[in-house]
Amino acid sequence: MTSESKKLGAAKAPLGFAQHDHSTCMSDALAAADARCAADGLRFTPVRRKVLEILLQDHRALGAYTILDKLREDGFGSQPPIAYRALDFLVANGLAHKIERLNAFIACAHTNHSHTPAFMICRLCDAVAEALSSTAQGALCDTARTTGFRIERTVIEAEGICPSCLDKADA
Amino acid sequence: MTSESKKLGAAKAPLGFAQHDHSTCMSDALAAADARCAADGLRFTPVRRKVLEILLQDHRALGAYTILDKLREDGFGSQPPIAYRALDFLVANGLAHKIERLNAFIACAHTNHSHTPAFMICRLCDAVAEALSSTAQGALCDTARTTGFRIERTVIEAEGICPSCLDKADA
DNA sequence: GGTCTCCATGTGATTATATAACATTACACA
DNA sequence: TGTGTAATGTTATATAATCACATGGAGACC
Repeated sequence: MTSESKKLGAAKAPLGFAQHDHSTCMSDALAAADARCAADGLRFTPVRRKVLEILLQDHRALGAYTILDKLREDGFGSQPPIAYRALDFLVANGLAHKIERLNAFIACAHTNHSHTPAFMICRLCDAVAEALSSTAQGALCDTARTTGFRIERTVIEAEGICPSCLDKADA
Repeated sequence: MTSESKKLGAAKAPLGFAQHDHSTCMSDALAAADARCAADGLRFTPVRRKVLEILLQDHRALGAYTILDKLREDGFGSQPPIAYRALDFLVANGLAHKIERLNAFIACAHTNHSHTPAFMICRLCDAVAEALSSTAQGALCDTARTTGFRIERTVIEAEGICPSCLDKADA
């Protein structure tokens, strides 16, 4: 069961690979989401908000079924569509992202900035950092232009070892 | 059932988004794979070869279970591990790639060149083109360097509309 | 030639991820 | 207050991937 290992990390809460003030980061992100939804006429319903909270809590990629477990604990519905629909909403509106490589979801670290997200995934501790990288798609963009392909969405994910796991390995 | 739509495309065989001489492309790729395995002391067994042939036939991303169906037709085992093990081998040795966005697999279009593959996926016709793009990871590389993240593998996939589907849309 | 070992394959079962289909409820707004 | 639309609840099912263990086959070594 992979959800066990993922739950362990909740206490430390690395945002990306750095420690930070978690409570403000969480409330800031929720406030930003509130503002964003209000501005765009989107309905930030209880389930959707709860799912975003869950993602922000952990600051790591969570599988839909892990999220579903937490929803159940909090008295929400416990069938897959509940979680998937909320996740679809969050992803569609840029409040969360899907990490294709992990079949998992993570709260957006840069709400507001419209961006093409890129991720660095640590294969040892499962931490995921989101990079702001509108330029990372540069070369692909060129190929697409010469080919005549119209890009609508990009997935950019790097897998490797994060700084803190590298440190541990050295020690 | 998505496998139906995928099977339809076999006759036209677009490599990337362009038509081409399919029989030579296929035999060339198999020869390259033979050479590659011989050189590296890898065992290019019948199932592995068959799976590569299946992928080359279609020139599009195929799900593991679609591949499994074709293996069954050709008298190979029909349990999931058969397909997954062969696919693992091909992917591990650069003879095929996994398209994370589609949970599907495709034959490598550039065997020999060691490369960081990048893909363009048409969401209308499911065609997939592989771009040679060692540079596409440039910006991410920079972020990784300053962060101290060691990249081991990257996933770069663009989803959109291919040239020929764009043409159809115009007409 | 034996036989040991490693790697590959066969097989059944299970786990993990995601969606279909349809009923019901809540909300926005005329 | 009715009415249309979006969101949620619920059951069932589709799709993707892995586990665990048995079997077979090719090469290394004696």
